[in-house]
Amino acid sequence: MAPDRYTPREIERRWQEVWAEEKTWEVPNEGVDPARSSYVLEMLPYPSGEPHVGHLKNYSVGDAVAHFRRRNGQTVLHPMGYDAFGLPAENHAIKTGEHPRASTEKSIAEFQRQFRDWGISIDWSREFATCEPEYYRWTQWIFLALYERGLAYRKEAAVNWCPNDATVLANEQVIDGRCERCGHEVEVRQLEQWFLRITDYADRLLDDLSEIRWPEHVKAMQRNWIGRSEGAEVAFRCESLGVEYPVFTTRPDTLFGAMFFVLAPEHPDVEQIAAGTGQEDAVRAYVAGAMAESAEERGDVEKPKTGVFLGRTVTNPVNGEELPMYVADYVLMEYGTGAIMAVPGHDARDFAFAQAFDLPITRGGGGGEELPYTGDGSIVNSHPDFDGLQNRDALEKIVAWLDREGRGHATVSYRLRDWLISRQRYWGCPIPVVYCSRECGAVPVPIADLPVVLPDVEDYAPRGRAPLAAAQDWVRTTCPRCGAEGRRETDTMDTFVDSSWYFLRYCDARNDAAAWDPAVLARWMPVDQYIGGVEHAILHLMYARFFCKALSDIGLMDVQEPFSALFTQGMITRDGAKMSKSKGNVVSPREIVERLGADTARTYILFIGPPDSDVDWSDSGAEGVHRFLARLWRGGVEVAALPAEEAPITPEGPDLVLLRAAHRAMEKVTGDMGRFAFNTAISAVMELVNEGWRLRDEAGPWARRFAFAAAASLVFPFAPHVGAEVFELLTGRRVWEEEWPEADPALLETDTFELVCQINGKVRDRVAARADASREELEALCREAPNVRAHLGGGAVVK
RNA sequence: GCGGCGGUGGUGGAACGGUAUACACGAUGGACUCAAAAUCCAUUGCCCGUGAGGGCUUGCGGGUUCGAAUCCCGCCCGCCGCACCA
Repeated sequence: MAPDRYTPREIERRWQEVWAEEKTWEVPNEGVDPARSSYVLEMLPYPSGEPHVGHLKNYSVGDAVAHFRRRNGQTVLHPMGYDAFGLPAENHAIKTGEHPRASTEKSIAEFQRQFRDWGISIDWSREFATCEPEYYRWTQWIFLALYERGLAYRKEAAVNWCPNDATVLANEQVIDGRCERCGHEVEVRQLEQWFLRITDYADRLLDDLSEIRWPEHVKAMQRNWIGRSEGAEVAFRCESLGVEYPVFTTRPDTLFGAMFFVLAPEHPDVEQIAAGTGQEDAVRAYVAGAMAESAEERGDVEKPKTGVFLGRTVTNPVNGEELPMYVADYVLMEYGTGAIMAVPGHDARDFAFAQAFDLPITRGGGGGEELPYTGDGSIVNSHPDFDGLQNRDALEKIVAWLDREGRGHATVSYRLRDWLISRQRYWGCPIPVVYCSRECGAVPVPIADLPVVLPDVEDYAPRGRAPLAAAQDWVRTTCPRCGAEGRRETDTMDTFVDSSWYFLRYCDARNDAAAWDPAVLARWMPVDQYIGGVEHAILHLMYARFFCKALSDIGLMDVQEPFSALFTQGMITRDGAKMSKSKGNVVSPREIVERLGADTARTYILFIGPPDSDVDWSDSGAEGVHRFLARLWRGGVEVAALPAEEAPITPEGPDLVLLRAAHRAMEKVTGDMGRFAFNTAISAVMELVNEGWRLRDEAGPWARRFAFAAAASLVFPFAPHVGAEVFELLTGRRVWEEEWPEADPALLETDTFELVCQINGKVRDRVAARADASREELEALCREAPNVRAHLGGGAVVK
């Protein structure tokens, strides 16, 4: 009856139907024991076109984890959704006129279909897309909660602007100073925008990294991004204007070495400072030139230093020296105060500027002959109170002195900026705010009126203003506060806002009275294992952490860190290069699944190498895995045809060899699962199947049945269909209802082993020895080995 | 420049103080076949040797150890993130 050929398509369809009909992977919110529950989550996909191999890898990893935890007695929440607002769908709409909703829905249907074809164990009852009003209603609600707390605010700021696409771009869409979409150089524009106050959380985002099990390189990137610097703010007074200009410095110990003073071209006071000095024209020309520079030019470290004298001086508060003021584009308005004290003796950039402008350079301490010296050392050329001190000690004393004199104080500066969430785009979540035509200003939409539904428009292309502005009937409304005429905010939110809380919604996805019930949330959160690509190391993962902290502060939940453990998967390349349509080296998961089956595709992708490293796809490698699964299946079918046999009381001979091989595999796979070593776990199952195959004529039916059932059970997290099929053939039971197999320690030992004889670390011979032999017996055995005798001069230490 | 990661056969990789190269791919030879596919068997780190056997080998140079791919020090090379951040 059984076909003699492994036919994954039939096997896979059969099990998928069982899982769909029985809703096998759905978990209830009631009766969940938090101690025995586990939230396993892969980053939600952005539905565009159809899934690629990166998705296949992501969900293969996550599914292996989910299955392993279930079979170890955990109730596993493993949901799925779609990050469905975003630019690609909108670009597609601009090009074709097809509504982003239509193309997104099509793509979602394709993702759903393929996830089912892959046999991923998803709780479909919690599925949603972030572009549905039932979801973004709560995104708006969260925005209002943040607004109420002062964590969302509006201000004018410099933003990235692409003149070609006539739109603002997110930071992440600016690659090396150029627009990701059209390659045009990005300009900076001043616009009024909505921000979220993530900088309030800089220290907590930094400190709490120590509490989560994340890869070191991701933590390092986040630390880097937050960029905390301890230092001091010091006030430099311009006597001729009677104005104080504070600077931030991490090296107040070098204050005595300050030789000049520099402001950023964007500094609001620059023109005013130059006024009446004769430098006005030169300054105006320089500032205009600096503003016209692209981000790419401006950021070039190699570029020679430029600047213009401002015609005035400031007083160095520590020694009363007058320092000339300059405007120069190497000073950034966004960091610190937009002004610096320049210490050419101990800062490479100030040194380069001083050289270009022929300014004096003095030594403040430390180092050899060569300047600039940026290391530590003892202070010279300062004040008698500080000279001779180690600079780190002097630093504290100088800051204390500044503080007493009211000239400065210790402070901390961050690289992290507040999160700009306004987007002049159509396909996103509307910002629920109305601008009153009278006195009320920006007024939040009342919660009862949510959602503010995204209206349809005809023209999606940005023309220097948000496409939503064209929906005039929608824009025109009344002020919720005073009833006067009002206009809706026409910008939409950054899609990273949508994905900053989706993992919370999964916990209580069908709740239409609230974003979530805090009691239900507490049963699942935090996510026990999060899995995704390293490309989200900063943005998404930082925003989600910020959201949890802010929402917990507001009292809406009580979880400081959303993702207790993180696993970042590596990329799959082809011929050593990133897959791309233009290179023509794209591997289509659909094609692989159709040709070789989902089990092969999933198992191969995990077998190819450690899942956190980048690996190269090879078709012949995938075929090798297919051969392995086919052999498992054929072996299972063969054994299933044999009469069932009682387990022998004491297995021996080939039966014992096979039994031990099975227990060794259980031991190895179990250990590997916990550390994401799926590649070696799979190779351990391969060894077991090879052994079963090798001994198919020698071992008895019972041992063979045991070995193949064990292999099916162990391979199930990677290849669920063939695992379930073979296990059922051999045992009549459903493998996912079985506990994870546990190795019997007694069967991991053998009674003889190969004793390796080393002399001075070199292997000289191998002899068979009994496991229970004494140390003396082993040493004697070694001494007798022919090769040992040949090499042994004096006494040897034998293990 | 700062931070992180890595360098092992023809290839992907395994081992992470104790038999280096598991598992797989590829290659070569063979079986089955009219033939092919599929399947199966054998060999496969490099060098010397007909052979038994010997020597060498984890980017380079040192060190610790009875023993180092693994630990320590110094280099070289590659990848990733950040970067005129004061």
